[in-house]
Amino acid sequence: MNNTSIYLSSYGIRPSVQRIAIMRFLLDNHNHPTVDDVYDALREQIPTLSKTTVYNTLKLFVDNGATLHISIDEKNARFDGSVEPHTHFRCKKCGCIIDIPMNIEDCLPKGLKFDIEEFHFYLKGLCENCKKR
Amino acid sequence: MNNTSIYLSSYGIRPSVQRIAIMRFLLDNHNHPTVDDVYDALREQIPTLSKTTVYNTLKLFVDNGATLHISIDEKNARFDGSVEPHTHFRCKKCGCIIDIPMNIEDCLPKGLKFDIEEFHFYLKGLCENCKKR
DNA sequence: GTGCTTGCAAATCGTTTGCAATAGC
DNA sequence: GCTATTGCAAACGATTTGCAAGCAC
Repeated sequence: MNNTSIYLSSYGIRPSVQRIAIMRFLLDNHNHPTVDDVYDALREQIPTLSKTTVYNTLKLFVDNGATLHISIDEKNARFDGSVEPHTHFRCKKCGCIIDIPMNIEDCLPKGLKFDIEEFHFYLKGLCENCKKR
Repeated sequence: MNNTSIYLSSYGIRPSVQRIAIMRFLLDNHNHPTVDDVYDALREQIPTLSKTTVYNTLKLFVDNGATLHISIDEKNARFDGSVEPHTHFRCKKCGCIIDIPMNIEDCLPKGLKFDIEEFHFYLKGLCENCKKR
């Protein structure tokens, strides 16, 4: 029983070789990978891995609150192992995605009549490098 | 030259029968329609309308800043004729989408090193009706 | 051996592309 | 007549589904 197994279990997710590898990848790489990014990165380690499993596993993680599904990139779904609410910035030129710490709760209008369960805050523009050019 | 033509022209978009109809539909229906919603609603009015034209036209509107592309619904792209920055709430049960006025500029952390050009703020949870049940 | 998990292949479906027909100045 | 716009049909590509094989307790 390793750390990642315990981590998965704490979200009610049964560990398996594939699930542990995918979660470890998410926790080690905070670069908001796509399904293909995860698949390509783990194929070497787990040659039999199928893309279906990556899809299923990421969906399982999201449904259990262990992973965030990020839709800042209209082309592909992206995933984030940090589940603390934070904001994402995406450069319209180079496509880089940067985390921005932000106290989202403070921003919300008071007295909303809804139960808010998820926040997805996205900013788009030019990153520091791209804006110089 | 009607109002909608003038409105389109103010965004540098040449008016056409299809473009006017689509923009009028967006301005009259603030319910965040999908491509299919727009297509289905206008087919009666313009029987020869093609879905490709709806796609092309909405893309043209978005590229020219006349329409917002909303990605709160991971299944389909949605569009909003109100281009003032505001927040969207989506009910996870009934799927309704509600506009929330919000001063987004005030929320941003100060001293960001990026040029921010777009804001997309999404909230998800249960709407007033659904949370009662 | 029973139920959960995986992975292949095929299907699905939103969206884009190529290109010929059409409309507007 | 020339250029921009439209619309059909086909292509594309991300994601989902069906189902049989594999794995774990």
